[in-house]
Amino acid sequence: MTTPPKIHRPDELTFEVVDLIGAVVARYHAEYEEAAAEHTLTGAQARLLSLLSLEPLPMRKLAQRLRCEPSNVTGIVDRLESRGLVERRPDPADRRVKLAAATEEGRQVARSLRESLRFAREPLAGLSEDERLALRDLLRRMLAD
Amino acid sequence: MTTPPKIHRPDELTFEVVDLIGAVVARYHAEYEEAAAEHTLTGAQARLLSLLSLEPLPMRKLAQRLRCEPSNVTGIVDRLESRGLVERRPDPADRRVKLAAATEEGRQVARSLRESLRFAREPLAGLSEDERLALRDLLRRMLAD
DNA sequence: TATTGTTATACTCTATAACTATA
DNA sequence: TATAGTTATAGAGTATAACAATA
Repeated sequence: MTTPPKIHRPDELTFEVVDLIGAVVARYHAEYEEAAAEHTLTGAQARLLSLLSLEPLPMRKLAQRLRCEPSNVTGIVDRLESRGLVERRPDPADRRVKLAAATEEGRQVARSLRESLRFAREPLAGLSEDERLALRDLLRRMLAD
Repeated sequence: MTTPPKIHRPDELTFEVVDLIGAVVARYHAEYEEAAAEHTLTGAQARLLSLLSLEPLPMRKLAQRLRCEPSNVTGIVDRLESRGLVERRPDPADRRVKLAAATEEGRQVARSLRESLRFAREPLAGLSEDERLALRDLLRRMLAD
């Protein structure tokens, strides 16, 4: 009989946490798409509109934030613009640049979208305030880089 | 001076946690797609293959797990099957049903995919074991329903 | 009749490459 | 020449509706 080799695997606990996060991701994603659909938006449109509800951005910057190619942004902004939720403005400083900006209606939709995200109610409601605080701090540390 | 009104809004802290989870979701999603791409898989293909690496499933059940329409599953399984990662088997108990199952190669790819998910290393590595334990328990409670 | 899986269709998202207008 | 945005193209995911085989 040989003693079992002491393999240093990437950590059982870490894998378990990763799986749990995977489950949270799946649920969040599903509920985000649902909330978007209730506003007749796709997920990508909802994400872009939410970004623009904070501040106008050049098309290029939008692509970076959405982690996609600039050519995609053209179509998504096109669809939102045709619905009057977003508009393109010239950049006075550089005539090559177009600034995408949410319209007043766009900002309203973004606000409504944010509030209709069920995720805030169901899964988080089960936690006490202390637990939510603890969760907040752990998530902050995770994302701190 | 009037005392500040005691408005009971949907909870500032909860919104903050939801935003943090949104950030985690975005990062997890991006890194999952990246890991899938390294194996020449799309995200949807990777998710389906991961499900099948645990157990064979009827097409219908796969659609439910992936939260999409059954008609979509046909195409995703087609593409995985043409690469020899998945196969369709008859269900002895019900001849209408087709069981999708990962091949040996498919299970290997699923294992490699799981291990290549950077997410386990970078963001979680910053947490101590105690913190990972605390995070695990909080996530479990969140998902408990 | 109801259910399983598929096909047909249309739309959106996606990356790549080529184009235009500015810089 | 380099950059910002667009267009063209092709592949993949998605939902809807209609269909064949089986229950």
